[in-house]
Amino acid sequence: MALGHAIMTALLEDELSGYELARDFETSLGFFWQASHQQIYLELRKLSDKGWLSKREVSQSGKPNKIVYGLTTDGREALAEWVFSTTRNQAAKDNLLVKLYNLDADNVAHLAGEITARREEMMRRLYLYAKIRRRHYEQPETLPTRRKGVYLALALGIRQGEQFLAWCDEALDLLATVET
Amino acid sequence: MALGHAIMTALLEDELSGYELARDFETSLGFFWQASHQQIYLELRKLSDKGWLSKREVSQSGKPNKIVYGLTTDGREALAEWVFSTTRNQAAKDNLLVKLYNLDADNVAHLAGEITARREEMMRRLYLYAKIRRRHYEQPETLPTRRKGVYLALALGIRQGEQFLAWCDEALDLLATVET
DNA sequence: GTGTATAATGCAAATAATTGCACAACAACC
DNA sequence: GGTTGTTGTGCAATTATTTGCATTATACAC
Repeated sequence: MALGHAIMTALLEDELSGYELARDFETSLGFFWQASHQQIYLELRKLSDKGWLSKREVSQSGKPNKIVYGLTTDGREALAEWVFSTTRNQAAKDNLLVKLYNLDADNVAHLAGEITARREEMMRRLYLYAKIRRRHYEQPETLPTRRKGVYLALALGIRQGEQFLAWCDEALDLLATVET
Repeated sequence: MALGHAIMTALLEDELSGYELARDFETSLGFFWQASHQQIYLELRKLSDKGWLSKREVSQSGKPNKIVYGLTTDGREALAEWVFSTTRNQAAKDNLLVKLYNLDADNVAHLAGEITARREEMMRRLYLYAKIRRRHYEQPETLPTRRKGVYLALALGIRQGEQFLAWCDEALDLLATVET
């Protein structure tokens, strides 16, 4: 029930609707936990059924009304408990690396293309990360406790991202040595 | 059908049994794609049904007999095709980072413990990576084509791993500033 | 008033992955 | 002879995730 906990985490400080959660999951928390809107709506219902979330309809003008969810006391407790659970970590699954095991003269150009695309995507993401850090996390030691944790997640994203860029360059160089 | 392709990739050069695949998936390819033995046996049956794998019983002495699987011509073709498919990327789902968003005075000690454990695990893994690189991938430019791809996967693992260690240190330092 | 875009919520079916169990061959130790 | 450990294969049930629809409200441009 990991997605449930990610959603509850997103609701720690704000009430959010399913639509907003789905949108936010493409940034912020979503950098290391993605979910489609279908999955989010389903999970919201499950969490509500368990009594961990409360729902409330909000009238809007200029847009359809929305249903916002907030953590209940039970939800807050369950989340706090979950943090103490020992979760086995799931190492990343990446198709690109599996594909690289199949490298040959025929597909080298295609794989170089995929790497280039991923590199560009990562550049954009890093740009965003850098902006967020500059704006909100300039001096991590002075942040309130919870924000320190958020900063650390961001910091890992930045480190891994930068390393990924360097790897892309190395990979493209090596792929260039493959004779076609 | 990503697991299927990972299995087929593992069978590119060798015939392997389900048990051997499950074991190998804990190293090598398994560094970025893990699967339980149940999943592997199920997938092997599916791939056989499709005609992408052939099976063959092998008598053994001192151990129970095993059933080894090998790529058929159809399987080889399907795999080669898959490499050209555009696969939307990755999972990168990590409970630890979600947990960090919940950082507070109560759980800081626990989270520091989790990070320490992950750090140690990564140290062991990096040690293994380093050994593999030293033994088999000393001069990447001189490798045969397919091995260049395998090397690149390893190289990414090493880069990301080293960065992760550095992050663990940063994280532990910052967590030490949290007042309990 | 018709098409297009965005905001908003959801169901159903299929596929993927995990968890829990079961069983059998063989070795080696006590 | 019994227990424990490794090798080996598998099913069933559950949970998680993806894919493919489906629908409603509102704004805006043509």
